[in-house]
Amino acid sequence: MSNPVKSTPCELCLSRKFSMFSDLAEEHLCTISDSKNFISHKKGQILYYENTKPLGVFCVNSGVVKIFKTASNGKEQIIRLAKKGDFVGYTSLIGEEAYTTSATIVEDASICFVPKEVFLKVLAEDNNFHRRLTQALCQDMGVMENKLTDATQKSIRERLALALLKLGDGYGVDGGDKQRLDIALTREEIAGIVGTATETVIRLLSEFKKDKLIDLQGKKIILLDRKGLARLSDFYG
Amino acid sequence: MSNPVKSTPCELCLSRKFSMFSDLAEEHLCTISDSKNFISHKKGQILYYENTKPLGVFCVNSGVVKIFKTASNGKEQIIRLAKKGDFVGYTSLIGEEAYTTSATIVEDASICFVPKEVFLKVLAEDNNFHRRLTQALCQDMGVMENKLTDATQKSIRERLALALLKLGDGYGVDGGDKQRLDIALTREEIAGIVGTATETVIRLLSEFKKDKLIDLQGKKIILLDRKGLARLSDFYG
DNA sequence: AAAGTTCAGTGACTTTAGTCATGTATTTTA
DNA sequence: TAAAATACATGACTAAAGTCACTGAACTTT
Repeated sequence: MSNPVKSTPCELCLSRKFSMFSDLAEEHLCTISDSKNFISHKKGQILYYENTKPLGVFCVNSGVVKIFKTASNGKEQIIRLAKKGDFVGYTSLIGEEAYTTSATIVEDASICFVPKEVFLKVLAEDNNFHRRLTQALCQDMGVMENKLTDATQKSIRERLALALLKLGDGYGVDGGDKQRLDIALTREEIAGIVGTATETVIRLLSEFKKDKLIDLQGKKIILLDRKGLARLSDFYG
Repeated sequence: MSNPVKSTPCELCLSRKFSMFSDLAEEHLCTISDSKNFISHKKGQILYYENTKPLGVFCVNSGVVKIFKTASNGKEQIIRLAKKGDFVGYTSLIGEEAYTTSATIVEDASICFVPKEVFLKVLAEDNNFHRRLTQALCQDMGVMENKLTDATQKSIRERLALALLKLGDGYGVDGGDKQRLDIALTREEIAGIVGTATETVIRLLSEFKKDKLIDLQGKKIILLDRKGLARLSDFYG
C-alpha cells in the first residue's frame, strides 16, 4: 500500500527505547528485525479496518496513528492515539479475533510491520516480554475504565478540558503551565476523542479561549492555564 | 470481614469449568487450592475499594459482584458484573498498581481469595495459563472499546436497551425471545450500568413496558421482545 | 405491627448538547 | 492562480436527559 524504505534494524531503532521491545533478548530482536517490513505512511492512509483479520503487529517509529471505532451513527470514536514506540493492533491479534477498531495515519508516519507468526513466536518464547506486555495490558485496562467513567459521568465541557490536558501530556512542547499542542488534529478529530459533535468542540474551544484557558493560533492549540483546565475537567470546578 | 466456610478444593470446584483455571496444571491447581481462602459474602459487602493495594485475586464461586468506579460527581459507574467463574481484581494486581475500581456484592456470594504471591507464582510458572489470561485480557479490551464507543455515541434509550439485552445474555432464564432477568438490581444500579440518572432509567423502563418490549413483575424484568430491543439499541431503530 | 428506611415512580422545570442551515476561512488540486 | 474541497465558525432551534421536589410502595428493624 505504501512505499517501503530501507529498514533501520530494530537493534539500532531509536524508538525502541520507548516500546515494549526495549529490553527484548538479542536473539528475539534479530528475529523480528529480519522479518519486519518498514513502511512510510502519509496522512489519511489506512493501517487496517475494523472487522478484518490481523496479519501482524504495527510498531510506530514516528508520526501519529489514530485508533478508532465507527459507531452506528457513522461517527468516529477515537479510542487512542499512538505515537513513537507504541504498538498498534496487537490486542486483536493476541485475542485471536478480527480487528475491533480501525487505524489510520493522523500525521505522516514511519511504521514497522511485524508478521503475525514472528510476533507470536517471540511472545511465546520470551517470557519476560510476555510478562511486560500483560502488565501493560492490565494498566491499559485501568485507563479504559477511567475513560468509560468519564464518558458517562462528565459533561462535554469537562471531557474536552481533560482531552486537552492529555494531549498536552502526550504532545505538548514547552511544558510548565503554558504548552503548545504539537499535533495537527481537526476539530472533527477532537470531537472524535471527546465523543461529541464537531460544532460543540468549536464552541467550547472559543469559550475556553475567551476564558484565557487556551489560545488558538491557526490550527495549533496552546494551553495557557493547565490548572484552570484541570479544575474545569473535574466535576467541581 | 466475613465468615470463612469449609473450603471446596479447587480440584472439585464446579465453577472452575467456567474460569481461566479450567485447564490449569494439576500441581498449580493444588498450590492454589492449599493457599486460598473461601469466604461467604452478603449483599452489600465490600471486596475492595478503589485506590487500595491488591493483596490477591478473588475468584467468584457463586453470586454476583459489581465492579465499579466512583465518579467525581459521586455516582457509581458499573464497569462489569462478575459471576461464577469470573476473576475479580487481577488487572490491578498484575498491573502492579492500586485498585482502579471498587467491588461489592450485589447478590449473596461465595468467593475464593487467592493470595498475591501464589497467584503470581502460578502465572509465572504456567505459560499456558499466562497465555490464556493474556488472550482474555485482549478480548476484554475489545469489549471496553465497544462500551466506550456506545457510551459516547448512543443515546440513553439505546444504551438501556443494550444493557437489558446483555443482562439477558448473562442472567436470563427461559431463553428465546422471552426471558426473565434472574438478577436483583435496583434502578440505581441499572443507571450505574448505563451511565445515567436513576429517574431516567425508571422513565425509560415504563416506556419500554408500554411498548411491550419488556414486562415488570415486582423487581424482576422480563424481556418480551429481544429483537425489538436490539433494533432500538442500534442507532436506526 | 409500628416506625424507619430504602426504593420506585411521577411531574415540572432547566440545562446541555445535538442538528440544521448558512457563511467564511483555509487548504488542495487542477 | 482559480476552482474546488475541507475545515472552521456562528446562529437558531430542538430534543434529550439531568435535577429537584414530592408521593407512594415495599422492605427492614425493633
